[in-house]
Amino acid sequence: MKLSNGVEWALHSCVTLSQSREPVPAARLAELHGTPPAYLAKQLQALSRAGIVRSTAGQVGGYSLTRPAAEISALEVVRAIDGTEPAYRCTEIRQRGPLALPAERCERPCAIARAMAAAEEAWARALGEVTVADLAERIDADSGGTAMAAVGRWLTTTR
Amino acid sequence: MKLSNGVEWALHSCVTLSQSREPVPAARLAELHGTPPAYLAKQLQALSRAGIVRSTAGQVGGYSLTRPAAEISALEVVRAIDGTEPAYRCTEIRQRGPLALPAERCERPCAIARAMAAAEEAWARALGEVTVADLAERIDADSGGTAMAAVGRWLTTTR
DNA sequence: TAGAACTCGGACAGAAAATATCCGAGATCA
DNA sequence: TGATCTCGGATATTTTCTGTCCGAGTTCTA
Ligand code: SF4
Ligand code: SF4
Repeated sequence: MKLSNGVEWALHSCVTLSQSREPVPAARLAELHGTPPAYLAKQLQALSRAGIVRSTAGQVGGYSLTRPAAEISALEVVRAIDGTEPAYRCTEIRQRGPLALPAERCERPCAIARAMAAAEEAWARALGEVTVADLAERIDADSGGTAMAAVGRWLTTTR
Repeated sequence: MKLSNGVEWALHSCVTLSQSREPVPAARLAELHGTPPAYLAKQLQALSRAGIVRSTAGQVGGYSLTRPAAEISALEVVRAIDGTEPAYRCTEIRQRGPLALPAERCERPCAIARAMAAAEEAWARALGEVTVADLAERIDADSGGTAMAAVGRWLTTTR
């Protein structure tokens, strides 16, 4: 089980965007995070498709959040980058081999698939209860209340 | 986030092995599940390395569980196949870029990594509470109490 | 006791996915 | 009107996963 690496950058980008009301270009976010600029742009495009960020073209364009950070859950961001399909995909191997069950008795997923789905649901629930605003607040608290202000300052000053 | 496909085969194999006290060769399990024999063998080797199954060489050899099925959790099987490293791996990008934090302030993982770890812990807990014996019992109940007996019969008769 | 047959085990290619990158379409401002 | 800056999807490269193969070791048989 491996989670795409771009998820981390997307979460950081959302936290950063919550500190600026004006659009921020992808290149600026890449410089701040020290990531490949073109690849980060790809992740932001995925966020745009999911309706989490809005893109503005032109000279003063860039990306900005479409909703208040308190209304964006971490689960939404992860799903936007990594996809919505579940990690455990049933191949229905119980319908193959010498003891294959008839398709009529395979209407509901079997016990193994149910247990896996329940575990993923617990994971999704834990992630859905955390918002981007929560993350920004906690990161700020960890740094003694200076980190988020510094980010906002850097975004506006270094044009 | 994608879970290795062999996890499904490994879980099925463990459930099947719980129905037979004598060792079962990998080729037999592959025939029963309709999977590539050589690749299933690879997964069983991983289970062997993790101490979940024991391998017996020779003419009547094969794989058998090392413990009662009630003492093997689904989490152990998943970890044996998919690895133990967490799905979300922190790259510590807060230590890069123009606003890099000094390493001394990065002793504990940041809020984003903590939230991700908590979600994965919820997933692991849900999976750790299910044993292979539970899975076998539920599959048997779904089929009206005939499936596990049929598997045990097939394993012994078709030699 | 020697032989044969069957088993597992790790080393070897092929395919799929993720990573990283590029240049064109479109919009904004001077 | 023109130039400049932005996003967007189409394009290579690398890594991971999937699938396969043959040799080492063990057990049973004659
Ligand atoms: S539904 Fe259950 S029995 Fe069927 S393939 Fe999936 S895990 Fe196996
Ligand atoms: S998620 Fe947190 S710990 Fe990981 S790189 Fe970002 S700031 Fe650092």
